[in-house]
Amino acid sequence: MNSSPTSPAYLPTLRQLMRCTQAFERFSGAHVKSMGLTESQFDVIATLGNTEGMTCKELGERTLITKGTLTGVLDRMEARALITRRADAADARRTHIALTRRGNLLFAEVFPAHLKHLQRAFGRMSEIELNHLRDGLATLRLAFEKELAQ
Amino acid sequence: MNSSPTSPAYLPTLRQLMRCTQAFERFSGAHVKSMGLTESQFDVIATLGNTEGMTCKELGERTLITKGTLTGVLDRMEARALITRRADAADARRTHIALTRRGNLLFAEVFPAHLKHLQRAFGRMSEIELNHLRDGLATLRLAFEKELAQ
DNA sequence: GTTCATTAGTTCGTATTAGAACAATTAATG
DNA sequence: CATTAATTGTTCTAATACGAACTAATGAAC
Repeated sequence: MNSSPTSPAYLPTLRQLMRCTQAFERFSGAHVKSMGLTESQFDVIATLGNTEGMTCKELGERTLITKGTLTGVLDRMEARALITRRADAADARRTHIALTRRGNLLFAEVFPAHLKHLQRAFGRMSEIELNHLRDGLATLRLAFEKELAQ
Repeated sequence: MNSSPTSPAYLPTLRQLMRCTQAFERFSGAHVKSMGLTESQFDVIATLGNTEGMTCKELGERTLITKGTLTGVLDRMEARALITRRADAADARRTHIALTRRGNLLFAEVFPAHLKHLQRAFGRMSEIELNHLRDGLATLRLAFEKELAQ
C-alpha cells in the first residue's frame, strides 16, 4: 500500500499536532477577527494587559512573535492608538511598549470574552486529559529544542 | 499576583500547544531550508511523492494549505520545474498537479533525509507516549471543530 | 579610555497565510 | 432545455512570518 520503507511511527502524532494547531487557529482566529483584531494583535494585547508594559524583546518572547515581525504588528497597533512606544531612560536601546487607555479598554472587553469562547472548546476535555496533553506537548517541545541546540 | 478572576485551567495546555508547534517549525524548517525548500514546498513534495498526482483541492486538504495560498506556492514550484499543472480532461474546473522528473528526484533526496532528521527528536519519546499525545491532540482538535461547526 | 563583541529594534526581501471576490465550469432542479 | 446552485482554481488585499543585514547603544577587555 505504501511504497516507503515502513512509515515512521511518529507521523500520526505529528499530523495531529499540525491539525490540532490549525483547528485552534481557525476557531480562535475567527472569534478574534470578529472583535476587530488579528491573532497576533490579540496576543500582544493579552500579554500587555494588567502589566506596566515591557520591552519588545520580552513581548516577542512571550507572544512567540519574532522581532522582525513584531515591529510591523506594533506599527499597526500604534497607528490605531492601542499601544505606545517609549524610549527606556536607563538603556537607550530598549523600547518600552505599553497599552494606551484605549488599549486597556479593548483588553478589558475582548480578553474575558475570548477566554469564554475558548472555554467552550476546552471544556469538552477533562482537566486530567488536558494536563496529560500539556505534559506530552512539553516533552515533545523539549525534544525539538534539545535537538535544535545541537 | 494575577488580577484576573482565576486563570482558566486550560491555558497551560494551550501555551504548550503553541510552543510545541513553534519548536517543531523551527526544528523542521531549518532542515528543510538547508535543502533549498520552504516548509510549504516540502509539504507539497512530500504529499505528491509516490502518487500519480492530485487536484489542487485534494493537495490543499492534505497539506492544510488553503487554496488561495496554494496557488502562489505552486506558482513558485512550477517556475522551478518541480511540479506541473495539467487540465483535467473530464472536469475542466480541475487542475491536476504532479511532480516533474526533477521534482521526483528532489523528493527521493529530501524526503528520507527529513524523516531521519525528525526521528532524532521524536526518538526521544516512547511510542506509548507518542500515541497518548496523538490521542489527546485528536480529542482537542475535534473539540475545536465541533465548536467551529456551531 | 579605546577597541571589540553583544544587544535591541528597525528595515528589507521573499514567502506564506487567510479570506473575500471573481470567472469558468459542472451539477441539480424544475 | 433553462435557470439556479455548487465547485474549482485564480486574483486581490491586508497581515504575518522569518532571517539577514543594518543602526544605535551598551558592555567587556585590555
